[in-house]
Amino acid sequence: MIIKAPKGTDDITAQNSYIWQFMENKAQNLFENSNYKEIRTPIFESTELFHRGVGNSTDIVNKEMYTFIQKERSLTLRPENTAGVVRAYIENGMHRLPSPLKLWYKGPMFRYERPQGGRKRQFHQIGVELFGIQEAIADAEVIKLAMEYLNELNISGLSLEINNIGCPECRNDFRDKIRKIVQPGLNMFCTDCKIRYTKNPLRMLDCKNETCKELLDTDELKQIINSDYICNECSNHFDNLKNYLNILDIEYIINKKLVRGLDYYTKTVFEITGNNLGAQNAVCGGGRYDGLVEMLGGKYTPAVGWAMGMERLMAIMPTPESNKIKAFVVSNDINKALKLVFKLRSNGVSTDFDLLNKKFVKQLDKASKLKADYAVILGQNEINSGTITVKNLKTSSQQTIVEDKILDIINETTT
RNA sequence: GCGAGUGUAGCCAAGUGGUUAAGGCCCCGGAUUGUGGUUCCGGUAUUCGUGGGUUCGAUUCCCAUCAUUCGCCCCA
Repeated sequence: MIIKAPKGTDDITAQNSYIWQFMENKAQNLFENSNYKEIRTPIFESTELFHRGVGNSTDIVNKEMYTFIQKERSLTLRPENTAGVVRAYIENGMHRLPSPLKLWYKGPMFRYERPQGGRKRQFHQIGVELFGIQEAIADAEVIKLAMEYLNELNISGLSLEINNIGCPECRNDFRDKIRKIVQPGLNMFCTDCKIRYTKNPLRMLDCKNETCKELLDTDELKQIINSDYICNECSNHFDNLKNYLNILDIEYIINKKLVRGLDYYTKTVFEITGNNLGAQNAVCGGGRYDGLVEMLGGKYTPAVGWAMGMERLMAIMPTPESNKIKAFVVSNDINKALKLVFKLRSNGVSTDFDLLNKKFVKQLDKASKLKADYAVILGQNEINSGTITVKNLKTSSQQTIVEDKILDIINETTT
């Protein structure tokens, strides 16, 4: 019986690893260039971290976590990374680092869900977190960074939706108002919405059930939603954000019903969605989580961040050009070939050769199948005369030169 | 967790209740012992996801199971 990869997991193979590397390299270059530093936290954490951090009312915590007990300690494979980063922030005393602190991460996340398009049990996220800035300028920076990254990946046709769900104070008022309006007809809502009614009535607003949608389609409710129920501070924050987005020429849609599913969000929430992604169309989600550091035992620190799903990005990203080898050494003198190969490699020229010492024609064939830029021919003729032939496999032109000049040829003509 | 579709080689895929299961790509070998990417020839499935049932006989029909895809839900 052949052992297969667990349901909802995928191998990243030699055929597609270059796509991952492409995305990761772009992320690293862009984020480091913006003074974000990479952070790597454990793949598993104490289960309690997610209960307290992500929230008990969320599906993620309630039914999607991979939890196991090891020596009476309950551990969980991380379903998302903000909680872990915040934990590390507190534990390592990062509040003493120069503020604001800007972090980015990449890596696998785990959620026990039914796999479908754009949804795996092990999936990968790239994300950023910015600590220490209260003002909306931080939200704007982080959103702009997301747009820049998507742009780097040549992804277009996306739309950005933003909302402000208020701070704990004004949100409570809002919740109460919604409850009051909805309460009389509560029986007619779907079972999920009945649960949401007690746990988090905001989530009722983006229910996709048609009946619920109709029930919520009342003038009274619209008025509440569209009125700026949020307090002055939150409202100003939202105005400032919109202002910055305008300055940055970022198009956005205000979606008053946008509610992120995780409990830690405050004020700004946003989502970037793509077409052609089926039901799982969110490629980026994030927002502000001013209360989380304190909630996890640190001192109050405002923060904002986002995460992107790499598999989803990949689904809408134009496939980048694969990595190719620059030189392929063709020779039937294996000793000399070896030396030449490693000389080229140590000079930064990606090089390969035929380990089986096959016929000349086969080696050349291999070179062209690997789509090498050059065949570096070191045959009997060359050895006799102390030269090397460099053949450009695209143009089919070749020249025979002394060995010392080989790097000149290869480096000069490729640029 | 619920509903629906699919499952033939590494990949794409035709096919039928009955002796040897088309074809294409990739890969390998040869034509071609120093000039490739074109062409030509040849090779690669004791077997049709797995287990069971119906049948004289199943890859084909039935059941189960697993995997996968799509939708619900949720999220990135």
